[in-house]
Amino acid sequence: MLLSKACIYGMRASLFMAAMHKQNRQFVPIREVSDSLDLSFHFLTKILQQLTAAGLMESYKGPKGGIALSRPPKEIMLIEIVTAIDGDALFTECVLGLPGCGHKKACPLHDKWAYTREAIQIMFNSTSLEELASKGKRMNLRLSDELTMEDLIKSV
Amino acid sequence: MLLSKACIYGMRASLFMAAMHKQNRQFVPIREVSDSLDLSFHFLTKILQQLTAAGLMESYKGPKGGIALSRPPKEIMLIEIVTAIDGDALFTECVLGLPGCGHKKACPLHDKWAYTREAIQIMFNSTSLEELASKGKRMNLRLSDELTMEDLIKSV
DNA sequence: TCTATTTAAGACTTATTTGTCTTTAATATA
DNA sequence: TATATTAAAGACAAATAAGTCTTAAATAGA
Repeated sequence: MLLSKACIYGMRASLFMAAMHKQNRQFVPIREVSDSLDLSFHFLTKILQQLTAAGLMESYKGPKGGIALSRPPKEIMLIEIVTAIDGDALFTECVLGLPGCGHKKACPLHDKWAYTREAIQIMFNSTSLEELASKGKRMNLRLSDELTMEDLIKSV
Repeated sequence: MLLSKACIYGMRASLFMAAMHKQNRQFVPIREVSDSLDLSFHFLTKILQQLTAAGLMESYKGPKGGIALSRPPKEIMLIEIVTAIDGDALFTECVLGLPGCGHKKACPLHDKWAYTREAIQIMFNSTSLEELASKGKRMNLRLSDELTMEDLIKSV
């Protein structure tokens, strides 16, 4: 699996927040996010804490509280979410798991993998939350098993 | 992590066997492989059973027994080892983990991911054990934390 | 036939990831 | 000030991955 479940859920939640942007709301309660995306509330809470710790989200306690993206969705790249939760091992480590594998001390697959993992990195590095949120709205794409982004925004 | 530990160890063992090819030996004992690569013998045994079940290796019990590649290294592609151990989820599943994500019922990242995962698939699909084994010997590359392919072949 | 060597099979343990639940702290509003 | 609502923190449980150990079955060679 490329990304951990925690990372996948964090990405979905971030995309949900990006889609909710411009809805004239400061903070969205985590419960609303977890219900909308059909994720465990407590598990999602822990994941979102990682994103707030990384400075990608802000949280506020109490009534009218919740979470919010700390920057406009256009300025948040997917790779920030990936590294905040899964770290950068995917983009730095040897595909055969050998410690210190690199140009000088390589495994036989190093060159090909270095090229491929850069393609993965570029995918996450060049894609913003805004890009996916607007594409998702425009093309009516999914963010959960059943519901599209428009469905989700309407339902809250 | 792209590949499971089991898959990584299975790949290293397969590359070791490819490097040992043409050494005038039918079967190489698993103990020799695990000692050479500094892997757990019992764990590696279970992994190799998956490769023999998949028809990639053959095994023989008793004295002079061990394992052997069932085809010449030139005819075994890395993807066969990956799919035998980790399955094909990496090449078929949604990066956001949504069931049934595809062209018709897509997530916002589907198009980019479909392209990137194909690059990963091509990497494994177009690389044979022979290619890596000969490259490893030629360039003195590593197959364990400390030892290169030549080291390993000489030491047995 | 007996013994040593080797893989096969599977029970078992440990570590990590995933998920649940309870309590605490902050805060808006009545 | 009292209450309801919300995130934070952390204990706990379940599921999965990773790794260990023992016994059984096959086989070569003495």
